[in-house]
Amino acid sequence: MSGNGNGETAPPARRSVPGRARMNLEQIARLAGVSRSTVSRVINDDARVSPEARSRVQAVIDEHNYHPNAAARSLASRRTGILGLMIPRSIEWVFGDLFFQLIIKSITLASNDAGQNLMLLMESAGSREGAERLFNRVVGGRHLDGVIVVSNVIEEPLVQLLAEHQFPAILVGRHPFIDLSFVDVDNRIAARAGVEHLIAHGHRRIAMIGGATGLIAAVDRQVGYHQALVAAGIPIDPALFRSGDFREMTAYTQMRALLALPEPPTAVFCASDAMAFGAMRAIHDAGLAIPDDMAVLGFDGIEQAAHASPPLSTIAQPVDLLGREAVSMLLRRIDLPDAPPMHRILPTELQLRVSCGCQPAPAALSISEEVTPV
Amino acid sequence: MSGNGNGETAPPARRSVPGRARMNLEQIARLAGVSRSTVSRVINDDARVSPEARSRVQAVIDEHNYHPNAAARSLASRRTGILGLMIPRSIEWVFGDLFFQLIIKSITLASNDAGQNLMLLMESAGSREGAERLFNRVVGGRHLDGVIVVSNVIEEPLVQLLAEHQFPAILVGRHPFIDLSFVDVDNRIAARAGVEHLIAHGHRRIAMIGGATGLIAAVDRQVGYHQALVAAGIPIDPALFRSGDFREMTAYTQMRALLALPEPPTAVFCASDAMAFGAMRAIHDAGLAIPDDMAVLGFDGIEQAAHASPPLSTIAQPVDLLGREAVSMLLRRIDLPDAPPMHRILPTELQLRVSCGCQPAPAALSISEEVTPV
DNA sequence: TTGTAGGCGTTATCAA
DNA sequence: TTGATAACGCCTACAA
Repeated sequence: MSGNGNGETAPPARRSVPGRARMNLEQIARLAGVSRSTVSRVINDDARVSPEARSRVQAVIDEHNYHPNAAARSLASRRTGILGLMIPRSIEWVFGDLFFQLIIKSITLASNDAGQNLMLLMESAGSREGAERLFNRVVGGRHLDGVIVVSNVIEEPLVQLLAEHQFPAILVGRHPFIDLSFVDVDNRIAARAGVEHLIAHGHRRIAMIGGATGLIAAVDRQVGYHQALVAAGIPIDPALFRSGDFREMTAYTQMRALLALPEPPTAVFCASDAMAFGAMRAIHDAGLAIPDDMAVLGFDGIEQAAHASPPLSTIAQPVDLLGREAVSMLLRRIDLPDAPPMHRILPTELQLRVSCGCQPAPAALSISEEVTPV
Repeated sequence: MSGNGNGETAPPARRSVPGRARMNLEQIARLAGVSRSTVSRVINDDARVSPEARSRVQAVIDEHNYHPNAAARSLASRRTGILGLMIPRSIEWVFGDLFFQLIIKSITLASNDAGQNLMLLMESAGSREGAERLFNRVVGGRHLDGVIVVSNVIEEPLVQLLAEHQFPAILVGRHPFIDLSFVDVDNRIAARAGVEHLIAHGHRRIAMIGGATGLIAAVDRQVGYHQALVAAGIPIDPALFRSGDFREMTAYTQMRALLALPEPPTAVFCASDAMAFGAMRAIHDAGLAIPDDMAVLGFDGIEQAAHASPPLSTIAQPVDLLGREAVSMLLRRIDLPDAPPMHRILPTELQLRVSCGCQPAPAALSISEEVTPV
């Protein structure tokens, strides 16, 4: 310990600050020959500072690698600069879903860009009491300014609390009955457009491997699939729908089952790209060709889709935009806490590549237009 | 200004607090007929409070659902009560690993229990500059008290910064050359013991499906596998080692390759349970029986292993303990910042079930004993 | 055991 | 454009 060894015997157990000593506004102000207020203005990009003063202050700040103390700031400004990222407990076994990771990453990115920090909110017990404890500590203690809920599951007690207390919150993915703001894509319309594309390729026996039951997005995609078939006058064969859980391996198994059908499908729509990969493997293993023997369409538009063999056609979600929107909507809501809930639907994109039967991908079709109801 | 609405015309755009009004120490103190200090003591479980005063104060606190303001607390106490949870960016494609989720969950749980909050640290660019920006903002701004790094990858710039600045940090999983504290299991010894168990069952041709290259744990497990073979005088056949990435699907493919070998193995050791599941499917699909035609041993000890068919024998990691230890080690380090780095190795457990050839699991063998070197 | 008073590092309000 | 000067809500010697 001790640290900067010089004379003296033992510096009275003072925390040996690593790099430079920790400074505060006062000291920076003194060194720059201005008042604390001016330094504060520089830090907060306030316009009312003369160029000279600003540069002088900035120089001192840089030189000493000064960073304002977060606690003091939020105490005075009543803003923590921290957003909560809520991951429902029950989501864990859907974790294998690559899209989930992407959305979390994009939210992280967007927060970083907005200069906000993210606090992970995961309730331990899934119980109402546990949720309340966490909620009280974190929200009651004014630890954060708002919350983003990822992949909301019905019945999540924390979401209920957010709504009840009208605490600033944004859901990524719509919720059937809780009145909170959300960003989402129109899963139903997107799925329908995708299946219609398969129909346009001449397919009549189109199978679907669905997403995890209980997730709203999964239900919506299934509905879109049905609607497309019905609209095209194609009779619905229940044997052609197999439910999955967004994981690759499950889809592999389900695809094998589909292939073993007396009258197998000629095309399959998977509720996620990860599942599409599993299905493709099963098709390959069965010695069949994609798309000639079996067309495949995915959902999500993760990067790997483009590099699959053959390249996977898919319905792309605007992941980055979803994350960015979630953050900016939340920030807006924090500033205007009394505004009514906002719902924002972002457009998906049908990325046509080889697996659906389109040759080396010509263009990309935009499906659902951007709408802002409510 | 104004504030507590009385006469006046329209309360000047004052934020409509949802439930009850927000209170502070002062008000609680007044209501309880004591001083702020006493209330503070009650909040912080200070012994120097008379039972009467305590209960009186507590009653007022409960009645008004009072929660101390985090910012004010940390400003005064110089503790934020926030721990950073660092997830290396490059980890994303290992995300499919169920164990990763478990460890994150256990850390979350442990923090909750310790009354600490978790801030998610994920650097966007993977660049040194990006890392420094994040580091400066978060650590420089005194946003958190310490950091836990999950599944550390070599080359992660943030880890380097933590070490350079001697900021309180704990790695979950050892790091080859960075001098920071860590908790881990002894992957080498555990793997070796597992493979030795397979050998004890009479197997000589034992295959391994390894973990993601680049992860230290994966390398260690492979080394353990080799050592067991060598020690038993079994010649090493390179064809029997296939590298995986901790994901189920990959293991499925690799297992098929192993089965297609001119001289297939009679047992397979998988570097993760998720991969063991994939291997088991491949074995089943090939019409073979487990463990009669092929014995299988996993690693991790996730819950699903016990419910697989047949129940999967596996080397269990003490996930919950790992998380709890990480948190408590970090808390200790925060209190004693000048103590030297600590390394803690937790014991694994060989859970013997059906898949390795043991009948309905008799007992459990503890492998590596708890050691505390350095 | 209790209370008093000063301080933690910023922001924000007013004057100047 | 600048600078005093209050807050902000809590912790912590120190005194009683």
